[in-house]
Amino acid sequence: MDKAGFIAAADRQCQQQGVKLTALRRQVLELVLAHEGVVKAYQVLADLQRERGIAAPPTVYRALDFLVEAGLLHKVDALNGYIVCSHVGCCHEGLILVCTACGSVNELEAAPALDTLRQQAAAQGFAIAQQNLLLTGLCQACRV
Amino acid sequence: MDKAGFIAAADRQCQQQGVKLTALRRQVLELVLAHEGVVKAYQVLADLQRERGIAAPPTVYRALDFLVEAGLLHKVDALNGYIVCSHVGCCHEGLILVCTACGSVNELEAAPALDTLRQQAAAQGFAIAQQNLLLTGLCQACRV
DNA sequence: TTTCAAATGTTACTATATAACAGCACCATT
DNA sequence: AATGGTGCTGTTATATAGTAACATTTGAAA
Ligand SMILES: [Zn+2]
Ligand SMILES: [Zn+2]
Ligand SMILES: [Zn+2]
Ligand SMILES: [Zn+2]
Repeated sequence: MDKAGFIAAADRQCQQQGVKLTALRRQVLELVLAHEGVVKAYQVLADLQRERGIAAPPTVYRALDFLVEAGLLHKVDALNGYIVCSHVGCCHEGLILVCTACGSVNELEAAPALDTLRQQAAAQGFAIAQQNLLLTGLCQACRV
Repeated sequence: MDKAGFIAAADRQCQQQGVKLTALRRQVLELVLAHEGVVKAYQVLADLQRERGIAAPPTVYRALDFLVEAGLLHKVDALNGYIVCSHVGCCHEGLILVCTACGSVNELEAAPALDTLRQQAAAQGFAIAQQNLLLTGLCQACRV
């Protein structure tokens, strides 16, 4: 999906959810979209400062939190970063594959695998929360 | 396994790997063992300072990195913390369940689930590396 | 228009992690 | 014993990540 298409889809999704994709939040989303792969909060902050002159960390973190909550971005804990969700519109849990060689990101549907894991964990009385699975490895281009 | 037993097993494992469990590294390991569940680097640092008078972050981070590398601890990215491996000695891929309420940790065997995930990723040309699977949720005691 | 809640601005701070270099302990070779 | 290398630890400084708390603005409902 191209950037404009993603923004449009984001608008629809926020409207559906009854939350507001404000100008600031949209600007942050656009800044994230402008990068390939994983983006860091302070990178977005720097970009935002370039566009608006001044901005503080909470401004960016609030917007990023909102976008994650709205299902438009995913947080990648292992890398302290964020990625654009490649399945906007479908309620899902992602299987996020990060190539350790080139940094590229690939997001698949993780629901089936997580169902299995939930069963296994439930047998121990543990309730797995809604979340993404982050795994590292080598993408096709880097396997050689 | 009790603490003394774990230290003994750690000694054996390091010897097998040809790496040295020095006094400092052992002390850090003992400090981690002294806690239940997830332990944070700066908590270990504070403990270490109480025992030795002075210590700086790199001292702790180096020891923790070593212990992770040696397979004695696992890093829990989502919580910026570390846990003791409950399968020392067996080469494994763990399914690590962390309770977000109480911090307790439960480590299961993840091989079956990871096999499924590997197949799914391989269909996209992605080769998932050897690793642990970290998931958060609520333990039996905290579900209520 | 008033009023309230949500969003944003602002300041200050806490928490997490690493770079870079200095000193030391140990072992192997000479 | 002296030499020199390697790996471990100490030390200082800094980089990076994230949040608390309160002030101000804004926009829609009453
Ligand atoms: Zn997604
Ligand atoms: Zn790659
Ligand atoms: Zn383990
Ligand atoms: Zn719990």
